[in-house]
Amino acid sequence: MQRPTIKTIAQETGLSIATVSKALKHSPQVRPETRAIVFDAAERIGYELNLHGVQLRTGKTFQVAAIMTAPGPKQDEWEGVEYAQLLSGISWALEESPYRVALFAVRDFKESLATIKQIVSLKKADGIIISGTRADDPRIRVMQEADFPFVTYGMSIENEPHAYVDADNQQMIRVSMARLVARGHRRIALLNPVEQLTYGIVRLNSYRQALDTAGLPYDPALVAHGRLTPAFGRENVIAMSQLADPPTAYICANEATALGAFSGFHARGLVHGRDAVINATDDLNVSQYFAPPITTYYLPIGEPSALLGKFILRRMEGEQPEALQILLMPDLIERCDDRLRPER
Amino acid sequence: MQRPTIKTIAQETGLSIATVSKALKHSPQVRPETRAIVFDAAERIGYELNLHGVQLRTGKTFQVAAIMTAPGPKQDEWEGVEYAQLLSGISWALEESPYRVALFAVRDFKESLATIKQIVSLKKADGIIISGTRADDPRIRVMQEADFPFVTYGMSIENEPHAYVDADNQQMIRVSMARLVARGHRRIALLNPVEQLTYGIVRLNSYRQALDTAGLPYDPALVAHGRLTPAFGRENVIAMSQLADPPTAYICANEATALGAFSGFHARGLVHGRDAVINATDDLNVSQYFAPPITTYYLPIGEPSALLGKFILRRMEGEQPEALQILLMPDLIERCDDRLRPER
DNA sequence: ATTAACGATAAAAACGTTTAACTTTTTTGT
DNA sequence: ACAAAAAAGTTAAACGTTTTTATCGTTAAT
Repeated sequence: MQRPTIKTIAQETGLSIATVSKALKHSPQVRPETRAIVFDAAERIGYELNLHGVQLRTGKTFQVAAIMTAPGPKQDEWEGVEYAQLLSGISWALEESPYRVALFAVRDFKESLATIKQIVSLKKADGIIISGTRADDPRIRVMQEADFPFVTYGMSIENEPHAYVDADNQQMIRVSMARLVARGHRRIALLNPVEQLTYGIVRLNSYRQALDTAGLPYDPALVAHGRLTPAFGRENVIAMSQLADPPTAYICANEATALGAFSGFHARGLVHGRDAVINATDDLNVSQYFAPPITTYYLPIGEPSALLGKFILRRMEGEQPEALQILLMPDLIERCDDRLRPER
Repeated sequence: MQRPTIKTIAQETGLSIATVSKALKHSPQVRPETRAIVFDAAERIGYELNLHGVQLRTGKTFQVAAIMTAPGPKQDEWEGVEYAQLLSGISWALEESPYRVALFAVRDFKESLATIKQIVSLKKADGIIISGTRADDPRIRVMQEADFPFVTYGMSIENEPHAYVDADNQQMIRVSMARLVARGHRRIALLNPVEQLTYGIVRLNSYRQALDTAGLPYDPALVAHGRLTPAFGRENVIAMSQLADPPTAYICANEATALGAFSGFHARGLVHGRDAVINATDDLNVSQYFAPPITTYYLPIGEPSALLGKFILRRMEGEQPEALQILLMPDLIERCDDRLRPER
């Protein structure tokens, strides 16, 4: 038994394949009664659209390219990004559609740009999802110039409006800082991602603004940029805690960094809650298992990832990007008072 | 300017498209000189194979389905699996080939079986990679019966021989146990994955054998099975440490569990190295940042993932599965002496 | 009553490739 | 030098769909 095609339906119903094709895609050119007959037959014989035929004829690929930047196998330091959840979320959002997630792993930014250019020019996918956006992101420009549907996880600043999903970093840092200041902290460190990333810039700006509001001076020695690995957290805590006027609070951009920060505490003999505290943005829902648990902003990754999937579908259907922009506000989870208690 | 096709090459060279097609795929039916002419022309006009044509004609999809089991968005407890690295590794291994990784996210085992059945019967991919294998895995049977190429990350026990990549859990536990026994431990806990998983069974068997060898009794109270989350580690440490004769060492199946075990230590006021120690299998290269760092077995994920990619390619080319089986031995990284020091 | 317009369906071509079947050219053996 | 065999190349059909163009009734307009 061969897999049934529209030809089978045509034979079955006595119609031509052209009419069957049109009926199946709800063309107004075919009478409702005829359409019903076609759908009946299709149902009965278990017809399923063969994507290969459509692909050849129309050039559609039914692929959504997810560009994933993972450092090469040689430097596999954990960066605490829950790609599994992110990708699953996207994949589930596409479940009802004929689209699938095609993975494009790249080593670095340059390679991601090259990959995107290739996808766009050779039409290897119908839509693209990228993350790790920069303030002025050339990848976004490439896709916009080609009028190629895409959604970014993370905003950009200088680019033309485009579809994006992001956490509200501005707000997050503002509230975080106000909370720490209210609890008596005057020296607050910011452990930020590499400088080019939009969310790093947003966080830094918000941080400086919060200092201003609180009437505190900005000290560049309390801000670090880097790949958000445990090593990064550890090294910065070790360095900053040796300043003449060391920080009493560390705001970490993710949990991998926070874990490293704890390791730095351990190395320097610092006690969390006595000498300083750590706050973080929570990707993994894992900070509650730190010893002690720390205060975090938690955004269940399922939310943004489902939105990425929905947005790319709507974008591929031609919806305007301006309608597909959202900032999600993570929940503050206070696991710690975060006031310093000099002696315990 | 249209994208060049074999027709373009045919015009360019004065040959027929059939000859061009054969030349491009190194058919013995075409003279080497002719082939050279074809390749020259192809190069010159920048020809690239259009997969859609091939797909329609041959039914090939050029997709390698990666089945990823991620719990639904509602229960997103971190299980410390570095899917990003795993998927990237596979993706990179396929880079030179026309194949791409297509992601199929599923919520649980049942869904993964259904998805695989669908992929096999509707030929939605040319090869499949799965993980989380069970001792007698129905998914493996489905694929074998259909003679569908696949590779598993993780062995099976009852199934017919198939291509797999796995860590040598047997050996790992054997050495681990011998080492802990040599350091004076008599009560050793095993924090194991859910019971159905092959590697859980292998680890348990190896554990019991090691106890035998050391002349120690097997105590079921020291073995736990469950999803390898921090919560799992924490709860079991809390419970086991309250036994009349509590364990002095905990062997965790991954780092998420180990992190949770630390949280359990914290909750119970236990000190690592004084009351008990934690050993783990290291997925993330992150145990060095625990406070204190712990002894682990570390298998850089790049290795197995690259092998998965290579194996599926060779399997799709028709190579026999028996030749595509490998057990990788992780490196022991001793970050701790792991002898108990009663008072510090 | 004739024709124009319209609605519904059919015919046919096209997307780019592979491959079975066929034809032409070259090589081999005598 | 010739036929037979082998090698190299061509023709044509096919994969499943969409879409442009053509055809056929039917209805409306003159």
